[in-house]
Amino acid sequence: MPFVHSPTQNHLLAALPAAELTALTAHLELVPMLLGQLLYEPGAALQYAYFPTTAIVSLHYVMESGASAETAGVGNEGMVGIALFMGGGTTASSAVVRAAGHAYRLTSQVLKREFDGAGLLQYLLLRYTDVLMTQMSVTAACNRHHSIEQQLCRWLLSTSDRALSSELVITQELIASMLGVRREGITEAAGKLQHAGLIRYRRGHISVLEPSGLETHACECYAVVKKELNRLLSDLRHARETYAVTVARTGQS
Amino acid sequence: MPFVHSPTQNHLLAALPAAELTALTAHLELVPMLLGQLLYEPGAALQYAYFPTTAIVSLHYVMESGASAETAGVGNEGMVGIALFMGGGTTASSAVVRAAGHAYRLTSQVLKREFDGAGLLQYLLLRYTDVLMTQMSVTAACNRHHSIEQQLCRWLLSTSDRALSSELVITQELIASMLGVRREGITEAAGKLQHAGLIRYRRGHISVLEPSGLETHACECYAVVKKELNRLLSDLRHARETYAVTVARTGQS
DNA sequence: GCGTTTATGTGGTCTGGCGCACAGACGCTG
DNA sequence: CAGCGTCTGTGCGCCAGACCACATAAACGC
Repeated sequence: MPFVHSPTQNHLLAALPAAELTALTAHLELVPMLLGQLLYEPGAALQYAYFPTTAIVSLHYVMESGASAETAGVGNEGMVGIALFMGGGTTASSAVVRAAGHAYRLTSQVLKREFDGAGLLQYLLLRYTDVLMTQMSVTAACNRHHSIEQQLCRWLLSTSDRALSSELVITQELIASMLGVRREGITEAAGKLQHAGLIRYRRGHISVLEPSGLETHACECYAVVKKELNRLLSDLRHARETYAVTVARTGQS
Repeated sequence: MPFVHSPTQNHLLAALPAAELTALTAHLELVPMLLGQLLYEPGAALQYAYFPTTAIVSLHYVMESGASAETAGVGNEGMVGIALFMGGGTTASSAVVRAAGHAYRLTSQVLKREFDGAGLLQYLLLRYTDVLMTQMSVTAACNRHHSIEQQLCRWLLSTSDRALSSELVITQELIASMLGVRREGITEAAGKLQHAGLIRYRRGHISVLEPSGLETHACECYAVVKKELNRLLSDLRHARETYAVTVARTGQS
């Protein structure tokens, strides 16, 4: 089916007033995002900020040994490249495409300028960064305490939520590298879930059959993050009013 | 020995121009921080932002089961209460005092107002938040991949760095709860380290004897975070110039 | 100094997840 | 449709760290 791309498919961009978004449109460049693609590496200066529409990106920390772990996921609710406006210039994490799709990107200069304009976009990005930090905290604790099966459930749910589809294109190998566990661990956990009728999979494809069932197998972390994401989306929908109130309350001119 | 408290003992505050700091001083309140004290709980609205001088604070994520894990530490290089200016209003984490000492605090209203003033303080706080996110990412991966002994070394080093002292007042029980592991695990790891002559401890006190030895036993995570912290401190020292350059480059008036 | 509280030592058992080493099996490409 | 590369299934042995149940011992209050 023919599909029309629009910046408003990204919730952050969609929250901007029409005028601001129009002004930005000239700078927004639609780019395809391929599965497994590396958007940036730790230490390197970021060139672009990405606003995913249909793609999903994974923020990843890779250790010297090569072992790694996902610290947060980014879908059409957010942006990849936070460090651009946080002042450090580089990131400790790398960003990898977890599900193919598209994103709009902005050069670092433009993003920085818009952010420093201190308007609504600044508020939106900070609000989003807050949610990102929540994800990271939760992930840190989850990595310590929950089983592979629980984490797989969490990951599948959060991915299919963002993909707006129950059919995911991904290998067990890749999932394992995201979660920072052995591939065999994923095979085993996925086998159990398939046996329980919650998912079905074949070589590189996973279908979520019963989200509610997965949710009972998942750890609380899924629900916690989802709740925060929903709160964010709600805030984004009312961003202009919320922002006006905030500004008024804190006495900014 | 008599000890004079000053806001400039906190690096963020010290980076402010004299005039700005003087203006803020009227609002800064010196408070003692007791070991184990809870500064804020998840979900609750934050009342204050804390700028530690001699105290060290631990950001902690607690799960429904009661299990928990530290996600980052805050010493005199930073501030506790990031969420205040990030827009969300609440935090998923709780903040616990990891080493007794003092901090200056600011009411949420004052902090928010100063932050929205979009001056140097805003830059400083964002720059610091960036470092905080790095800590969280590293912690997430560290929790997945490194042994208790490695993590204990990392924790002891980072704590004694911030405490500016090799003598820490803390129980194994508390360390265990910080790292999200069993107390027995800490007893065992600490026993090994003491045997190796790297530390000495007695009921509630731990002395770091050989930092360099601990560093070889620690995982890379210690060095990674320390490097980022040093980069931050260096940036803070040159904050005014850096900020001027940033503003000039991005064309802000 | 004495008892209570709180910290630490120790030992035994159990299991999740790792590392390794293959065997099968799907699917793309030529 | 044959062949090869990439995924996936399975079966070991192994060990860090969890859970449980006490034994000891240091500090503190009275």
